[in-house]
Amino acid sequence: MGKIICKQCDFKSAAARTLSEMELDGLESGCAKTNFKPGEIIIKQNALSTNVAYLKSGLAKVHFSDPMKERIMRIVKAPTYVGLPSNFGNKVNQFSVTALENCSVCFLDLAAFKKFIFENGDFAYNIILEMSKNELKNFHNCLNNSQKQTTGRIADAVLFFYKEIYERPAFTLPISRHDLGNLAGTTRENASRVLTQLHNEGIIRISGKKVAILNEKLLQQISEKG
Amino acid sequence: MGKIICKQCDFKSAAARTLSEMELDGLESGCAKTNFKPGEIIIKQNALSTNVAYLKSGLAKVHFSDPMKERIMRIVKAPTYVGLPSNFGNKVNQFSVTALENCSVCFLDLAAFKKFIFENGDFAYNIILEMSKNELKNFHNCLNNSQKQTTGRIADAVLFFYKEIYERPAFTLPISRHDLGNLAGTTRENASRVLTQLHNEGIIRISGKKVAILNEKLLQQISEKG
DNA sequence: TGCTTATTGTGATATTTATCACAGGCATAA
DNA sequence: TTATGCCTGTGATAAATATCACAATAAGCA
Repeated sequence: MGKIICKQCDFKSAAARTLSEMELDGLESGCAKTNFKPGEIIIKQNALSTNVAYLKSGLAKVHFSDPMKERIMRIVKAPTYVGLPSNFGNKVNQFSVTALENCSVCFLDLAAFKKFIFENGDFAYNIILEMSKNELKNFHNCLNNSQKQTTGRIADAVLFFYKEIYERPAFTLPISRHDLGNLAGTTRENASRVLTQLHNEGIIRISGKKVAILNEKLLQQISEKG
Repeated sequence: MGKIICKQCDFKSAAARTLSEMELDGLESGCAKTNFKPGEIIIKQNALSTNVAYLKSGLAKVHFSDPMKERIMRIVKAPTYVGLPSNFGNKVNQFSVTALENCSVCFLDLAAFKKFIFENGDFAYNIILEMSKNELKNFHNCLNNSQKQTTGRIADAVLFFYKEIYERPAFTLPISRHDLGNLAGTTRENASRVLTQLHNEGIIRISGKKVAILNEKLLQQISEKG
């Protein structure tokens, strides 16, 4: 693994782009870059959140992992910070984050990060911006899950992978049926059933984990109506 | 309504307490204090969010108000900011906020608020702290609602009013059965049924909107298990 | 006061969803 | 190869929940 040079990093967050060369040197000294393979745990629930995690590249799932009630909250795609609310709102991580693809993550020193907030208003503002947008996403996500029924939520998830993650109408699901069901708040059986149903209606084409959106408009309608 | 003097305000937020006298003068010049009666709309969904709202006193409900899918997201109690994520993450309010009791709200100039974030790191940090805590609350809230069944969610709501809002075991519900159901993600009928069931089991005492917690431990168990 | 409207409780029924059961597919490792 | 452990699809059934229907009460208001 090569030396980390934050100054020359091409994946800087909006906040980090406001930092001066000197500040970036400071960031670098407390920064550890780590790579993760699919299935590896990036952030472990209930561990002390002493570092800010910045997902530089890759795809990961954010999930609440209690023995009895595992639940995938959302899928996150680089570049993004993960777990900022835990960093600031609590001493321990409120959830786990697990890699779905190869991920490259920078763990930043929390104290240095706080220092930037105190000393660089532009940096602080950009963090507030990112947190605000994330919260609104969660808000709508939560709303959707509580108001739609299973078919609509699975349609939602498929559209999410299409629009937010892969940005093209044909892709390979990065998760199993079990996890897809969990993400949509249902069981693997129902997730599977809904996918075949949408397939049979010609709205999507499913082959294993490969998905192709055939009738986006209709899928959108299903997502919205129920 | 008397003159607003932010400097002498006894209800300052943690963030506002970091401001200097001069800064408080600046806050004051762009501040409008308004009182609301129960049922009055404090923040209107889809309106431009040009002001930061600070709930100085009172109780309010945060709800998504689409014609077809009304949903109460949470109940907020002063003192707290409401709608910060909309202020920063979007130009329009993503939800409505409606007073449940008499509420006193300060509407602050967004530009001045942003200026403090840029110029006063302590202020910015406190805002990040409040946003982080709120997000974690929402996170757990969302998780609960998706994993418990109706009885547990209603028990949850009752405990919420007890612990977070009134802080005593006997209180008067500030909302109708319809709204209680909506808050807990169910119908008014089921909300009503669960309350009578808990009443018959001697766990709570219900009389109209008056609630008394008789067996907190058991209620807690119901909230956790189901 | 009487009228109108909102709120509430409760039973019966329909709908939705989870659970259970089972079989085939597919990968990995002994 | 066989054995093992996931993952998957699908039907049958059970459980949870929403919807509908109706009555009673409470609250607002002219």
